[in-house]
Amino acid sequence: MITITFPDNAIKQFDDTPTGMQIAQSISEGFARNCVAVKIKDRLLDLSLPISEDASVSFITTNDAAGLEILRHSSAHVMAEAVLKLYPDARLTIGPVVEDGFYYDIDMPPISEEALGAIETEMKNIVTAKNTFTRQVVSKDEALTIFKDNPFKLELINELVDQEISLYRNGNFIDLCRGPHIPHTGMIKGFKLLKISGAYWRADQAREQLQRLYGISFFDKKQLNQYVHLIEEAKKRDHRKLGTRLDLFSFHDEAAGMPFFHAKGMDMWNSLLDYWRDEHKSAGYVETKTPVMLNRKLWEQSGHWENYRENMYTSVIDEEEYAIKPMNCPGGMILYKTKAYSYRDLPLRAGEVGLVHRHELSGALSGLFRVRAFHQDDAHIFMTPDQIGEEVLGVLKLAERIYKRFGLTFHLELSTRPKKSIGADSQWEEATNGLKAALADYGQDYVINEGDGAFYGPKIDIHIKDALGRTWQCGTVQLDMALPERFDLSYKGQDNEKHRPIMIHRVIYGSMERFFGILVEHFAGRFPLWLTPVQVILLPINQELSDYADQIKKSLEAHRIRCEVDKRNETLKKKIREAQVNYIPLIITIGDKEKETNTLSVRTLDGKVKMGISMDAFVEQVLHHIKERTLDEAIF
RNA sequence: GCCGACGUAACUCAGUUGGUAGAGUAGCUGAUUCGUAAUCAGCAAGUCAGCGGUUCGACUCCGCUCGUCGGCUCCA
Repeated sequence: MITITFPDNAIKQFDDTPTGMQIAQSISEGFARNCVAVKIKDRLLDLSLPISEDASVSFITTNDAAGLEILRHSSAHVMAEAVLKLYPDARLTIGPVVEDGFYYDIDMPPISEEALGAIETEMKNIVTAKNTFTRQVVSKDEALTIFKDNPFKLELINELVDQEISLYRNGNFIDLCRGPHIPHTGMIKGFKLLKISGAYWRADQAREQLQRLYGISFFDKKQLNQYVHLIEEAKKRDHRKLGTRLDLFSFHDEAAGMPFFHAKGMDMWNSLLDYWRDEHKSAGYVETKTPVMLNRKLWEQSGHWENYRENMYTSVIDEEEYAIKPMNCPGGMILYKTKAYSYRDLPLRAGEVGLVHRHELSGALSGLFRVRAFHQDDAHIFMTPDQIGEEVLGVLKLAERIYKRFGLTFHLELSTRPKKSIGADSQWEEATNGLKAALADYGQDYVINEGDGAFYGPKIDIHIKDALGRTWQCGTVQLDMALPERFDLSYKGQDNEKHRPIMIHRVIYGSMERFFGILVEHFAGRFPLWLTPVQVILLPINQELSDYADQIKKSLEAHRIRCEVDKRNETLKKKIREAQVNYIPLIITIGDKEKETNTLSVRTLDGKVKMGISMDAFVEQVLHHIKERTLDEAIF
């Protein structure tokens, strides 16, 4: 007699040793159909396994994140089976679930993306067959025999020490696997193979080059369709495409990974920066600037020469070696040391929008998201140890204000001391507690990444979420206990003794360039009025009215409203269409009626037209939205 | 850097088995002077990424270089 306890503390007894599936069926057939695995003592088990002792069980269903992971792992098996059918000589290695789907690394000759279609077709057959997954426990020797032709699996098996070694079989396919798996392949209702790429065995360049096949799957075909739609939507918003079309920036062979910003891009850039300066001034920051190129000696002192040299551009001038800064902090150290500080001067919040260069691997470059030259909206805050909590809280609140302005939400992650790190335990404790205190004060939940901090101090990373629900790590607040030491920074305390300040290193946009790219995709090119490069376009309905349009342009520009006139000899319809597809928020048509009555006819991006607006009323309304930096599209 | 794919006019792309390039958009010119999402006609525009090779002949085939894109952290 087996006694099973359910999460709601209900109890049921079974004569035999029931399988998870039988227990689920005892609740209802419908429920059982949606079950993926059963959880006993924090272990996930296959539904097909008999349960031989009393237990508290809970079921993982198709609605659980864990259920989706199991589905995707099973999907990886199905994909591997399909690959083996088409490429019998291929050798499987590992096939884990990743954030956005699953992959399988396979030792086989490179194949092109077109080949994925054939694999998908094979997979469809396997799914339709509704093959069950069965688990089998084997001894190490048995496992070594079964996989004797696969050196990768042998390597894995030999690394398994105390664990049970299990195999999973579905149809004729067998794979070494910890499991659990979905009951049968028919549960993979929607799947798609996404891409293929090279990957190294064990991520080691010295080892075998494998083919990594990526896929995604869902319990519901609809969810797959949504996912495909999201990818298409993201493609449409691609900042590299929009950047070209909207004339914002470009890249050129002459400087790979270093963006050229066009006049329109710079209008946006400057709006972003103006906003940044407004907020930082209000938050008690001063702004500083340090040189782009500094002597090697400085980098030796900061430790960059030792730890970051491969990423630094260097040059020799007058027989002295220089490096272009990859970070602003060492320059900031020199700035700090230009005078003597009292505890009364602290905290000192010194901002710097510094241009840094990093030699990223050529294969890592990607539009504005990964560049070799970029501006960090950096700031170094120097403070006494007891100011940590308050200063970190200040940064979090500032970040919140700024992200909100763009309609971005965010979440926080705390990273603690890594194995390889410098500084005394007590320092780390004090610093980490300071961050935790600030997070507690701030009151939002956060994730802890144990051991993920920088070698010189713990940090809080801020991950923003864009309009498509994608997350990006932008902001970071790092406590630095190394640099103040290396540069022997000090301040005079109330006790008239010399003390070492603690330093915060923080960014909010992160990389201005990358944040710019994120905003392009977040807004899909439809920027809010205050940010958009061309705020108003004037469309005279015939060429005689061009001069009058110019007059209006001048008076709008006197208010610093960014304005263009489309004087081309084209129809009004055409000019309107073009203004709309270029997402110009305010489209003003100018005809004789407007000229006579001295009014404006304003069209907004929602396609609504409002006529008879006086010049004064227009300017007032526009300036209001610009000054308040609203996200509104309905300006009139 | 490594693996794979790609690089044709300002932009988006076509170019059949190797016979030295074509469309739409943008631009320019002309006609039209127009009232809320594409008027018509004409013109001009490319060292086919660069360099080298094979060939009578290369955008096309081969090699190298540069650049772009997708990956290269996720441990059965």
